[in-house]
Amino acid sequence: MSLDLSVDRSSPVPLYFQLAQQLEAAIEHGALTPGSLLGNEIELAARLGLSRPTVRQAIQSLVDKGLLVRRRGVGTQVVHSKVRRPLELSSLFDDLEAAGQRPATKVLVNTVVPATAEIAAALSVAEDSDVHRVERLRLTHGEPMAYMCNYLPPGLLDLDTGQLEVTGLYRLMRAVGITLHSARQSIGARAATAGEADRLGEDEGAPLLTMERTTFDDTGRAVEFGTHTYRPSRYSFEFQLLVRS
Amino acid sequence: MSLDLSVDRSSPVPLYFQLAQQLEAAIEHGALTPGSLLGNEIELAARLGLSRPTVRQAIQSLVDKGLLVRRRGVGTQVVHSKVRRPLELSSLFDDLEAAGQRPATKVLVNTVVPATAEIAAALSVAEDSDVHRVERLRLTHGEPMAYMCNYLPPGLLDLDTGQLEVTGLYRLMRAVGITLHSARQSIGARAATAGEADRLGEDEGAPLLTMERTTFDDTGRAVEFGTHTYRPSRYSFEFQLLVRS
DNA sequence: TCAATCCGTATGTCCGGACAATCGGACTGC
DNA sequence: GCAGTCCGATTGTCCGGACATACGGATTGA
Repeated sequence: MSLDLSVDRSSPVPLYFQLAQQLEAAIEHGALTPGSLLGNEIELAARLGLSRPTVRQAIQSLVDKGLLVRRRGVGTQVVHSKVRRPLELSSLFDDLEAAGQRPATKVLVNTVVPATAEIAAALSVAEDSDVHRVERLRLTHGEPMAYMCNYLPPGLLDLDTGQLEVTGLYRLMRAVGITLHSARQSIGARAATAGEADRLGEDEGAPLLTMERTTFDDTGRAVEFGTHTYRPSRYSFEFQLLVRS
Repeated sequence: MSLDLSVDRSSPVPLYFQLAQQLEAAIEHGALTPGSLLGNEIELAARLGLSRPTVRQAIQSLVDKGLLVRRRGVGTQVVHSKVRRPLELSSLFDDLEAAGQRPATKVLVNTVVPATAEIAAALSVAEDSDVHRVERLRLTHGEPMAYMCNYLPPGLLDLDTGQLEVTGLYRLMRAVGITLHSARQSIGARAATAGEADRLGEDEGAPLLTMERTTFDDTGRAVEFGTHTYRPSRYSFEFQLLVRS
């Protein structure tokens, strides 16, 4: 059994991170079965030639991911359930691509407009000041799945329509050095208006899933505000929550 | 400015936790303004008579909460935005109570039924084996807001109808020593059926917000499976996401 | 037979120190 | 004026050790 764990001290990758990756791989791969004990930290550290704090840091990162559970006086064991997909701030595009859906994007509008009161408040800019407005339609298998309207403060990045059609908004932001930090999100439902129904290929009054989101970078600056509508027959929000303890 | 931080070494509360609480309070209270530097760890440790690892542990916990951002070579600063409510696994009851809504609960059904295939799969029990079934209506201001149908494996806890009407399901679980760990969740929308419309006081075909959830304890055992429907005019899911980096 | 106590074990907390990596500004050279 | 370089500041990583705390089983006692 006892897994061939090893670390490469000449690597620039932190030792605790190397260990964490190997443990995670072992769990994923099934070498560490759910419910099994991990063996005590002291001995594990000795076996790897690491100090206990380093081993603890590796284990802690997996505990934070929900893969392991520690019990004082007992040990550390692999969580039994199939925890896999923690909720993260990812773009719809990345989500779909990861699911192998090969999403297509159609940019309907890519322009600059004066900010309404709502948008100005969300982005912390002056009312009527210029903001980017991007309207996109996301399709899977040739069928519309979501209508997305996003606003961005000016000067943040130049939105190239061509790029927006082949990748996601978040990826473009990261590419220009914006460090995403957090997002405030609201998920609801409502009946489709005539315009929405038309865009998404639904009937007027049909139920739609809605999402509103404001995203902040690590300086606290709002970098994006968006209102999205989804066809509930083709999309739902799936995620896993961890209890913060 | 320089905040009167102090720790009580005779307290059973861990030192890093005391410090984290004080820092969080200072941020909340405004004593530490957004964007301001926190001062280097070494000096902070010296000032408090703590070691640097302890100070780092305190700071790290706030970084994990999204309140602080560290930058190598620069320092640690307070996040600018109003991060407040990270997404956590809380019950609807607790959410509403925290919002001062004084929720009321009406237990419609509290019985034991044989598990259907779907429920058996979610709870990892044998098909047709006995499971608890609880149907509840959640009301705010005398108006129905959500219809909740939950299933629990047998022998976990005895569901008292009276208790279910004055507190939430999760609180009852915690009270009997169940450590909630994670939940798999799915949020969608659909048109109300005649029965749903009737229960919630909506019209048939009206859009409803739906949520399905399976909750696991820290041994990986499924402890609850529920399907909920919400009136979108009275409820939406609001939360804050952090980028895991 | 059952309950209370003891004890080994493993994690939780904390210390003090060392060196590396990175950021940003100051300085220098072209 | 501008680009490249140097350097101080600060966090990131890692070590080895110490004691506290809690869990669970074994032992002990009623």
